[in-house]
Amino acid sequence: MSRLFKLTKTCPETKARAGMLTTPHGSVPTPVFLPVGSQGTVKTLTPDDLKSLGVGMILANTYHLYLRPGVEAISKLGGLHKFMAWDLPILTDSGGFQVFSLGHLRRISDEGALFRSHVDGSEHFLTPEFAIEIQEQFGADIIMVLDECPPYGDSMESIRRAMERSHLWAERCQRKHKRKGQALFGIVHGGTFAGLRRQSAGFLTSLDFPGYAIGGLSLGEPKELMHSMLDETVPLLPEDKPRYLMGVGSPEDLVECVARGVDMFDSALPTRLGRNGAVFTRHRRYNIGNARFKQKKGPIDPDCDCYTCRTFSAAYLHHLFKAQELLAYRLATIHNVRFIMRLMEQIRRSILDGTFSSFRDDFIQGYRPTDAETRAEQKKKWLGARQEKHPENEVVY
RNA sequence: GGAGGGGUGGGUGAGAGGCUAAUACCAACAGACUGUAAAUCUGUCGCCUGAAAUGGCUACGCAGGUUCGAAUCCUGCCCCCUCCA
Repeated sequence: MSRLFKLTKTCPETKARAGMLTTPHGSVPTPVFLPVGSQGTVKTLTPDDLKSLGVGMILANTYHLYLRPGVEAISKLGGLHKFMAWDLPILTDSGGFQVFSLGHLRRISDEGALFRSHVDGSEHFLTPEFAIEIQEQFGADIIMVLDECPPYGDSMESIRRAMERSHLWAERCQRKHKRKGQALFGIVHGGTFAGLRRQSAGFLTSLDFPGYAIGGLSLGEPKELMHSMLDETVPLLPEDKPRYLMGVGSPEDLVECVARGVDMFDSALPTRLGRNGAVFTRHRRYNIGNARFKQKKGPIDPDCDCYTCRTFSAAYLHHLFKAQELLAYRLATIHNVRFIMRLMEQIRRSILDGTFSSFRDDFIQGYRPTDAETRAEQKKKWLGARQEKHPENEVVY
C-alpha cells in the first residue's frame, strides 16, 4: 500500500477518481492541477498568491534550474523549497521535455542527451543518472525519470525507439534514485500508437514506480487521439498509484482526462495564455485585447471569485494589455489560475458527490474552447447545409 | 530679403523613371499558444466587388508638363524646417 496516494472515491459512470496525495510538504486532494514554474517561479505570482488561489502543488524544471542558478546555488540555499519560499509540495520535471522542445540544441544517444545551453551556448550532457542527481539535490517531493519526448507525427519506428530508450532511462533512473521521502515517477510513452502505449504501460508497471506519468501527449495530435491513448493506457496502470498526465491544462482537456482516470496534471497553458492576453470563462476563451472589451463594464468573468474579477472591469484589463502595463500579466494570470483551480475543485466535489458524469456533460456542452474551433464548426455546418441544398456543387477546401 | 533642406498611406519613415497600392516600425483589427528559450508568435491592414485568385477605382502637398510609362525628371504655386540678414 502506497503512503503517497490514497484513493477516496471512484465515479461509477466514468473512470474519474478522487484521492489524496501525501508528500513531505503536505497533502493535496486529487484530481489536482500543478501550475508550471519552470524557473522556480510561477510567472508573476508569489507563493502567497498561489496559496490564495488554491494552488496546492507546483511544477519546477530540472533543466532550467540546473542551467540557472545551478545546482550548487540551490542546494547551498537549502533546497528548492527554501530557495523559492514555497513550503507546499513541488514536482520537478526531469528535463525530458526540453530534450524535445529545445531539439535543435541537442544530440541524443542511449547514454543521454547532449544539450547546448540556450542561456550561454555551453554544452551539457544530461544522463538519466545526472537528472536524478540534480533532482535529489533540489529536493522536490516528486521527481521524474528522464525521458525522450518525440514530436507528434514521427514514424512508429522512431516513436518506438524513443520509447525503448525512455524505458532504458527509466530503469537507470530508478537504480540511481536513493533520496528518501521523494517519489520517482515513471513516464509512459508510445506516442499515438495503441500497441506501443500498452507495451510501455506494461513495462513501466513492472518496474513498480510509486506513480505513473503519461507523457508524449498533447503535442498537437487531435484530441480524440489523445483520449483514445488514455483509454488504452490508464486501465493498465495500478489503481492504487497516482496517474499524472503531463502537459495538459486546457479546461475541456482537464474535464475529459479526469473522466479517463487521470489524477494529476500540469501545464503552462493557463499562465502563458494569461500573459498573452487570453482569459478563460465558463463558456469560452477570450482575447482580452479585442475591441469588444474596450468599454466593458463588468468583470471578465462574472462567475469568477478571483481578485481580478472582484476588483476590476474587463475594460480596465483591456486597457492594461493595450498599454503593456506589467499589472496586466499578473491580473490575467491570477484569473486564469483561479479559473483552473476552481474547475478542479468542482470536478473533485462532483466526483465525491457522485455527480461527475453530469458535471462533465454540462461543462463540455457549454464550453467552446477557441474562436478558431467555433468558426470551424460554423463553417462545417454552413457547408453541410449548402451541400444539402446544392449537392451538385462540390466544394473543395 | 538671401542660402539650403523638406512635404509619401492613421503615425514615424524608406523609396529617387517600369520589379510600387508603395520597404520597415508603430497604431488598429483578428487569431494562436497545453511536462514555458514566450510580457511570445502569426495573419490582415487605400476604396469598391469577391470565399479567393483576380478585376475596377483613387493615391506619395497643389496645378501643369516631359515620357510608351512618374511618388521618382521639368516648370509654376502653396506650406514647413534650418542658417544668414
